[in-house]
Amino acid sequence: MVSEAPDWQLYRAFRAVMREGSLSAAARALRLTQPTLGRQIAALERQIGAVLFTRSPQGLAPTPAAETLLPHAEAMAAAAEAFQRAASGAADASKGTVRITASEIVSAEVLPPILAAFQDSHRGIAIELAPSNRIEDLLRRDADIAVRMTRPAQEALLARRIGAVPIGMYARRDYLARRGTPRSLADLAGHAIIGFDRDDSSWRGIEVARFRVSRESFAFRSDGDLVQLAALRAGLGIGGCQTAIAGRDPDLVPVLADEIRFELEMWLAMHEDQRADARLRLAFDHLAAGLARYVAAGAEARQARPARKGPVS
Amino acid sequence: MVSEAPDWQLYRAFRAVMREGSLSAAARALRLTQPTLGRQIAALERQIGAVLFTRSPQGLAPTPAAETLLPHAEAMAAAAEAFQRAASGAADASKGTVRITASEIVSAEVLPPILAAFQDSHRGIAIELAPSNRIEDLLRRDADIAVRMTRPAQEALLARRIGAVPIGMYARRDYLARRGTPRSLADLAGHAIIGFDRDDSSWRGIEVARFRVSRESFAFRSDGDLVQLAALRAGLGIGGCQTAIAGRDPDLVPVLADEIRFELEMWLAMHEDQRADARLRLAFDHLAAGLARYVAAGAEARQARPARKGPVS
DNA sequence: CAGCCGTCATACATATATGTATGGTAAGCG
DNA sequence: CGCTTACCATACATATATGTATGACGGCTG
Repeated sequence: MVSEAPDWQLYRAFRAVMREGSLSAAARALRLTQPTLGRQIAALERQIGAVLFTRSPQGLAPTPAAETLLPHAEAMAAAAEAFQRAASGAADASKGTVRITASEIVSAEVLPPILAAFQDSHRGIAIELAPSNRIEDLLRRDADIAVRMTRPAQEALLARRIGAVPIGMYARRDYLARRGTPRSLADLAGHAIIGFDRDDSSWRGIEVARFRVSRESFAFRSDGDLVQLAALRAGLGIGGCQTAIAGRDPDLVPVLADEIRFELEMWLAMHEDQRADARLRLAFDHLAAGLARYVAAGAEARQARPARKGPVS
Repeated sequence: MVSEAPDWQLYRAFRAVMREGSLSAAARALRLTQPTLGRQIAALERQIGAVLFTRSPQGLAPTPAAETLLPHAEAMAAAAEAFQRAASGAADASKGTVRITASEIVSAEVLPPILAAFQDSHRGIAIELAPSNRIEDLLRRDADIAVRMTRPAQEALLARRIGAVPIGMYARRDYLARRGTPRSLADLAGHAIIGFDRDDSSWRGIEVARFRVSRESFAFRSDGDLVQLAALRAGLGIGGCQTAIAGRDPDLVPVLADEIRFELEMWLAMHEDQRADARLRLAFDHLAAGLARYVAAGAEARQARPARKGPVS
């Protein structure tokens, strides 16, 4: 249990050198000098009894041992940044920074108005929004709060279920005018479908199997969710979209709304051990309320969807 | 992106003071001196612009702000320890330390022989075994490898399914001789059942609802899984047990084996970003093989279970 | 091929952090 | 109530780490 004081400063030096690739660059990044970094790396190598870098005039090349250690240094750095973030408002909950992560779609289409309202009522709190589909960044404390479309299965997380977000297929009005409106699943065969490229993670958890959806069946492929949405809005083809988002655009028309409909659960999560943080709590509750309204709007959009023959507009 | 070098050393000092409760004690723990710790804490307070402790002759009492920051410091410490662990064998994969976490039962009843074999073939590798039912400790890098009885739902983890571990109800032979052998679920009413006290986490994921199992229905209650097992072996009553473990004890007799039977999935998990670590890989594969044999043995024990009227033995 | 730029290593001066010693205060105990 | 003990704060000496300056090596480019 007694840790023999291995100088955390050395870990920071190690990470900087790994990231920057040379002592000099690392020194610049840490606002130190090259000899200092050189000594710190030497000290670390002496302490663990292994060579971490092969020196060269081009910089320091990491050995396999260094590659093994990097993840831990990164984890420390993530925690250190989280510490700073939390400390920024430790004195006063009405000041500081909150870092949020969410999917690209949610980050771009759903959160901005919600965060604007929060910003307005809490001028002192700065907001960072990191669009990402990876879940790990919350666990690694890359973010304080996460909006996710799957249930967080981690017990270390404080998770709140927001609701079910309905998804449907849509197309732009003029696309349907040109190519015709599909009346059945079979009709889709001749249409341009917008889908994923290599990364099907967004489509997991959805029973798309019965629609025999595979990479090859897409006429337009992209792993960028926002790119897919832009393609849909540009009339490039038929694609999936959250009903609440599609409902805002009068030119987007539901396609096969009765045949193809599914939902994604929306969850809000933060670290359990940050429950006591007043600032985070504030942001968490505001997000929960705002997202709940969004989900409710989506359910309405679904309910009040236009007849399949055309939009109400 | 440019972090303005907030001296990781201060975080270590902060954590030590939080844990030890005084500058002096923290100084002892870190092999530093009291004035040094005092200055470091002062520097940290100055940097974040908040008071972290209220000084007193009895020690330092943390303010709410300090409580808020502690989890982050703990996360850093966990990563630092993981760094040390990984570094211990960075030079040579045949040396170093591997830290494993598993449930109490698995730690005490299943792993020892498997780890003994590993120890025998890899003398240089020290093994730490942390019995715990919490899953978070792997995420926080409190351990390198985890054996869990639920599917790890985290994408940041490299998980391998070992197999299904059959569970059944058992009782000691002489208990049944005294109290009679239940022939139906209804018969259980008059029996002494061994179960949990306050923490029902071990029972989650099991459809016990139809057995109307609740805290009050237990005659012997304990949250210690090993205590429950000891009670079962002592003939205190009827309790659940992995078939492979019960099968070793000729005095333990299955109870209502046809009516009550369920399984738990056994999983092995480690961090994805430690995949490259040769030493961990070695331990991981050895554990996977050893546990697979254990699971296979359990399936056999289930299949070759004695008739309900009595044991084969 | 010469000049330029980047890199790391070394030597020396300096600034910084740490350790030692001491004094003051509050709590526990016989 | 006085003794002991543990705690923190301060002043001073020391050790340590850092910065500055310089040299050597290798790649790039005209």
